[in-house]
Amino acid sequence: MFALVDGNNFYASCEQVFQPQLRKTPLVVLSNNDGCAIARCAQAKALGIRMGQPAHELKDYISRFGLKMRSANFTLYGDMSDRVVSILRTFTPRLEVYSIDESFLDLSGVSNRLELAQDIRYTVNQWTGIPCCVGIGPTKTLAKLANKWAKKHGGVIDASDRGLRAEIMAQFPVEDLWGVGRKWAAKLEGMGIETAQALVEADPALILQHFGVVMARTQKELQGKPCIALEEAEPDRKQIIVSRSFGQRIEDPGLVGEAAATFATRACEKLRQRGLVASGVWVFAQTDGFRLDLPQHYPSRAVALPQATGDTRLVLEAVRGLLRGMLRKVINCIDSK
DNA sequence: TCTGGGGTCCTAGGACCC
DNA sequence: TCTGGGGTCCTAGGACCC
Repeated sequence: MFALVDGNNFYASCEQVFQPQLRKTPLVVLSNNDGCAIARCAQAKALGIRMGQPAHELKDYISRFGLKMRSANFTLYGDMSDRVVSILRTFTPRLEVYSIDESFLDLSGVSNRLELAQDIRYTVNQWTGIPCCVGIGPTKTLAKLANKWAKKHGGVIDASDRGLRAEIMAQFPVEDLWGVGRKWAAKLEGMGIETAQALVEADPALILQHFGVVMARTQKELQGKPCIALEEAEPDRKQIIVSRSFGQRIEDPGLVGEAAATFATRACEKLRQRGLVASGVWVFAQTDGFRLDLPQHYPSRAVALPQATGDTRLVLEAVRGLLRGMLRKVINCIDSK
């Protein structure tokens, strides 16, 4: 049995904890470069502000609705996340930190689950100021479903109760399921499968054939058969990426090189922090995909290092080598147009 | 008409997650 | 003028090997 504890509007809630004047107004947290909204408080959501909506489209909301915008402070959110997790650990040591604002708890053997969930919710909020919701289910996918439902239905849902679960699943859109994104939701709906309940009842062979093993697993999990285990230890990263969009259009390849060197340096820091070494280096660049009127380029190059390393100098050397071939090609391509 | 049959590795692309 | 930054896994196809 699993519980999923999820901080509500996590980044926005973190800002509100430290800036009480933000608690009564619509608030969005912006991405790097202040480009777009990556978190919205409840009031901002109620205004119809979308996840990922460009900041420049929100200017109007400032004067019309008193919208506040804040640049993201990921260090702060990381610290708050650690505090929440340490509180959760006082309830059970069997815990998986799934993301910065979500943890799965193993509730096997717990009989008074609903009571425990209420207690967790109350304690996290009292000690950190972060509001959260708790969903309970016999599989991780069902705990996710319960958690999503809890957000609009009282903050805590125990979907291990079969009656309640059936009631929720009959109304639960497939597009809101964990493991079903936009593309697959559209395809499922095209096949007449619109709710979690409909997916549970669909022919497993058909699901496997049209969507593959991942969706087949989701279907089983929805049936209450666990396929995804709790991962208490965080696995080592297989790749570490540092990338940024440029705030404005740039034409000087030298700037791309400088940026790549900065990102590679940062990536090596992250690598060493985790006690890892890199066996290869990958560099990519992209032209502005929003400029539909211009030709697009997505050059990338990868190279295996002769010996795995965390040494910034060696990685930088590799990056420079990759960039030489990569950018020359793009520049020639642009020049020939 | 019929073209061997596997295995492994690599890459690219597509789907998903937060 | 202005549109994020990370990650994972799966699949298909080609190269290469025996």
